[in-house]
Amino acid sequence: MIELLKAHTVSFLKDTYQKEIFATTITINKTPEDFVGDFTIVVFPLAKIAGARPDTIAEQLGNYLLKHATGISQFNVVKGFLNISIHNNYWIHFLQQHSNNPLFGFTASQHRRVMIEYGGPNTNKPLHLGHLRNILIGYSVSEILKAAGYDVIKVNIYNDRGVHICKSMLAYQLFGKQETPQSSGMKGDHLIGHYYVVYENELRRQLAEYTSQGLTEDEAKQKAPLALAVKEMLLKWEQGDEVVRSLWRKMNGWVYEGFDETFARIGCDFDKHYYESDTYLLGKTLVEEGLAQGVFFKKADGSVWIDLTADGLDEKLVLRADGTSVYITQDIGTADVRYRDFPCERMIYTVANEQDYHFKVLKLICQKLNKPYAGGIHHLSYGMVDLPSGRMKSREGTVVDADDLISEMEQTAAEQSAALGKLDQFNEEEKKVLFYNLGMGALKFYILRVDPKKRMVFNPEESIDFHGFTGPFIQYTHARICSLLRKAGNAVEYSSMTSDYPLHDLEKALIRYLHEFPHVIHEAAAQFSPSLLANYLFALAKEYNQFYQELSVLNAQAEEEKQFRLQLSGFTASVLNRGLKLLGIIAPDRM
RNA sequence: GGUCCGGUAGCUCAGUUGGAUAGAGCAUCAGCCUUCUAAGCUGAGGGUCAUUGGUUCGAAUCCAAUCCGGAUCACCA
Repeated sequence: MIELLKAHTVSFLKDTYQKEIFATTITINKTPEDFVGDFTIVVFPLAKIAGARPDTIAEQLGNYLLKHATGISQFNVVKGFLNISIHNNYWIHFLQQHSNNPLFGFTASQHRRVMIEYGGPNTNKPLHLGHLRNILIGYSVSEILKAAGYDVIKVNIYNDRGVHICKSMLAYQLFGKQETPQSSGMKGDHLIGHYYVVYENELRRQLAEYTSQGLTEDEAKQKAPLALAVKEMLLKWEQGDEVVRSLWRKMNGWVYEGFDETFARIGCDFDKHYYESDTYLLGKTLVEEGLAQGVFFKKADGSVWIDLTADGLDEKLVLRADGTSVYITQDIGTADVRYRDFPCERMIYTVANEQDYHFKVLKLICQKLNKPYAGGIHHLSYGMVDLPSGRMKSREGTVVDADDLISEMEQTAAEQSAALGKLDQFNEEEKKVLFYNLGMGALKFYILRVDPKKRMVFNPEESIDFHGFTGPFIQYTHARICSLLRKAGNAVEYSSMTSDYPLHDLEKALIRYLHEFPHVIHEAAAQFSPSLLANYLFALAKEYNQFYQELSVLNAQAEEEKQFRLQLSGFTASVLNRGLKLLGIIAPDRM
């Protein structure tokens, strides 16, 4: 409809003023509540181009549209704004045309492949709130992109090697006493996380001992037995020492089991997992190529660098003097392997914004190496999650564990539901499923409703709220509609609909919201922003609840009215249900 | 110090390429369940859009400066 109005506006300017403009320069908004109309054309820019007074040209354009564009019932001009009213027919037809389409708003595959990386945990501790935001954003953006017609490959990268991994290995070796997830009753990732903490504590104790003897912090780090032992272990790992490697395999195996369990609970999935231990040596050959091409240069000590000062950045090391690779080198190599595995037009990295600089460098280097995928590299940069008390600090034990958090959400859902006492018809298994869906609905929505780019505050008390701007509010609206449809049975007869149905304001307002759904999905995909969708779904649910409150569906005056409202309700439920699905949230039929 | 990101109601957040009187939720206060699920609906109060200047018909939005907060600038990952 908006496209139609734009097209007519373009031809109006051509016919009346002999001016050629692009449709994109025309601004058309939804008409605000306080004015009469459905869409509003902002005519100031047009007046400037045409060299006429805004109200004059608005009047002219209004008449022109009335004459040439179908579906317009009337218009009015307020200052430089042309408010256009659309015939009720248009909305009614729209509803009839799309309400039974289970794919309304979704675009069929355009055979354009994009890859998206998310997750990216280290294998030395369990997942926490920060990972959760990463995973929820990555998963949701993937689903939104699919809905917008892309073929999406979801990949995960395990940072499974390096000093940090050796730390928990060493602590386990020294203090572990052959403990296993089975013997300790701990999830694998939590068990390994425990030994990571043991290492940190023990190291701090040793450092304190040395500094109390008068050594500086740095000197103490040079001497502390634990720090030395870790370095030695890392060296052995790199040399392929079988004892170290088998310990590493065993412990990482436990971690993966733990992660798999958590991923399943979160409800995310991956098409492929990459392991840093497989890829950390890659990139070296690319550096060799780059050296030959003159993209990189070698310093006197043999280290290899790239000069990015012309691009406003610094000189960046890509290979150490001893020939070993650094983080950025691995990433170059990994990108190359991924592109070979899955040729795609975009590679999206869901990584926190503390690595903005790193990804600028990565993209620049790939561009300078003339890699075909370089232009498609996109850093989906999201903000940190803070607590009301400030930043999460592992040292102060304020890190919110993902598994604990999910359990607490389920628990809260159970309590809230029990307080309302609506679950008489549920058996135990059904209750369990419901509490899970509601708890996760609350948690996921709470995190996804915020623009990914922005830093956010996670307030535990607020996150378990089930009222207002929350997941359960939308789930509730959906369940309400399902209840209506159940009671109506199969009596829904859409065919009886006539186009002169007297559309109520609340019905029209609701249809207008539904009308926006495809646009919202495209916008959310274009901006990689689930929050746009989350905000939309909330507004839609709110609008429905208003409608539901004011107008009776099952007890409507006329049969036609009842059928119409059932159809409208069913359509709303479908959009809510599928919209939530894109956020990774399941909408129960009853609650 | 250089670079990047942010500052909107008491709190958490929207505000779609610059558009009409800046919006939600929570919290506070006042109403609505003998009729479709009250996890709901209606209403009230609450704002110097960090500050100052600029651009123009029009600025929370764009530009500049300043203040405040955060990130980053590792031969860590």
